Amino acid sequence: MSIMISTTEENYLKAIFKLSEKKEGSVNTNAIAQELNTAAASVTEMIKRMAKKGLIHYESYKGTRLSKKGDKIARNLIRKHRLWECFLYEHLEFSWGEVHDIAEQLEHIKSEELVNRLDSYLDFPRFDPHGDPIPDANGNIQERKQQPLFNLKKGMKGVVTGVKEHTKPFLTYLDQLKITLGSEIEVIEFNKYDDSIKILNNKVEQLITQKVAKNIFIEVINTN
Amino acid sequence: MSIMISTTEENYLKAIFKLSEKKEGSVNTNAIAQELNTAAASVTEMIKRMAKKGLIHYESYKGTRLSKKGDKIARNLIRKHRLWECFLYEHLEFSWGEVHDIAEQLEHIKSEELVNRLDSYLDFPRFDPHGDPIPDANGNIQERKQQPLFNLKKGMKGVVTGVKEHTKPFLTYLDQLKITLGSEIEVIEFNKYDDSIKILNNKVEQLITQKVAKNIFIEVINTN
DNA sequence: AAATATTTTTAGGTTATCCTAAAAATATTT
DNA sequence: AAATATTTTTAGGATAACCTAAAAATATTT
Ligand SMILES: [Mn+2]
Ligand SMILES: [Mn+2]
Ligand SMILES: [Mn+2]
Ligand SMILES: [Mn+2]
Repeated sequence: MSIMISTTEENYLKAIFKLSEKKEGSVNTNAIAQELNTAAASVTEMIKRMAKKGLIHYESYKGTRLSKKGDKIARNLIRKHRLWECFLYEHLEFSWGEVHDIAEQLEHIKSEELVNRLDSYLDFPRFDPHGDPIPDANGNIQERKQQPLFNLKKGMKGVVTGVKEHTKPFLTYLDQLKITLGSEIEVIEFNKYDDSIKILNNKVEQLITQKVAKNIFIEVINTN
Repeated sequence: MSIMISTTEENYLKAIFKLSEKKEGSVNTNAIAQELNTAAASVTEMIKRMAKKGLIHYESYKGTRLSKKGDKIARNLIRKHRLWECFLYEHLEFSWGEVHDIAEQLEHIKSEELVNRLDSYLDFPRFDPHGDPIPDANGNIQERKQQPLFNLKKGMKGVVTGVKEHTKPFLTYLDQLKITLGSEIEVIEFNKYDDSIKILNNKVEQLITQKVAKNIFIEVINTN
């Protein structure tokens, strides 16, 4: 059989992929350690072994990059993760705050056939319950032209297309605010005193904090 | 959190449960080793650790029994396994020969909520695609009054309710023979010469070998 | 450029799980 | 009951992942 990849290795690949998205070039050992909640020494050891296996490129003191092979696996993991999130959300009626932790386990199930049938069963969704794009079977990820709500100017309008933070407390809080994917938001006013923002959420006036505004992604509607 | 149980430990629990079903009393170290394809020495070591954790009862040279706790976990694993098989079979259109290996992975996903929602989503199925009963949330398993086709006498009739062997080759072969759960079988004749059996499968005459007849479970229809 | 701080690696250990070979206990034959 | 066979355990190792503390390399300040 093809080289076996452990769940741990898969988590390293995902972490490196995620960190590579943010910063060009190679990924620091410490960054991986932080992302995975492990000691830096453990990361050094692990990435050496993974480099030997051809999953990553690694040079002492210089950092780590995914190899072609590692990149492909990482994208497939993200694909599986997000497809499972769709399944949990749409068919098992979990909330968007609950799906991530379970998908974190499900993404490691190994069966090419399973992912593709799941994809087809879900009718080839393009975005997961958090608005994140689902890589296709070739690993292509379609990027969106969204930006944090916080970046809008007074008077601008848009639709909620995603969230930056994926934690349960944040998502539950958005539920309380009735802010969901698809919500139509208009920025009424930035309050200089406490940095809060007055918005219109589906025609209803609301106040949100800066912290929240930075974690909501908006696709701006051209208002000509 | 409650004591963490590894996938390996879960597989030991399932193996011990399965072996306990066949033979009363305690389970031999060698039997577990065979069931799990590991060396007997590894089993000895593992079960000592599991006994310390309260998952099993173990006495040197005497054998192993599941504890209350271990038994509960084993039943829940079987419940999960069979529910996932239903999902794969009914919703993702896998064949009954394909579902087992994937369910073998899925059964280790940890989320009480997930199993119960899956159960409800599948509309509380009582049997899996192989005709095996699905334990309820309390671990109760409903037994069936079925017997191997091989045990029927000439002229007896029944319905296929299960299979003893779960391998892909066997199940694919049954597909070829058009023998499925629910097939109506009548025994026409036992051929003494080669031990083959002539049957009527949904009104069609067929010949099956002893090996096949021993691996098909039938619920006999009273023909008064 | 030297001194200081930060990052990364190395050294030395641990735990879970597995293995083979040898020893000990138990079961079966004679 | 002795001899033989089988089963189970112990002894001694291996590997994958982790960890802490110390050493080495690299980056940032002075
Ligand atoms: Mn997620
Ligand atoms: Mn997501
Ligand atoms: Mn199965
Ligand atoms: Mn089954």
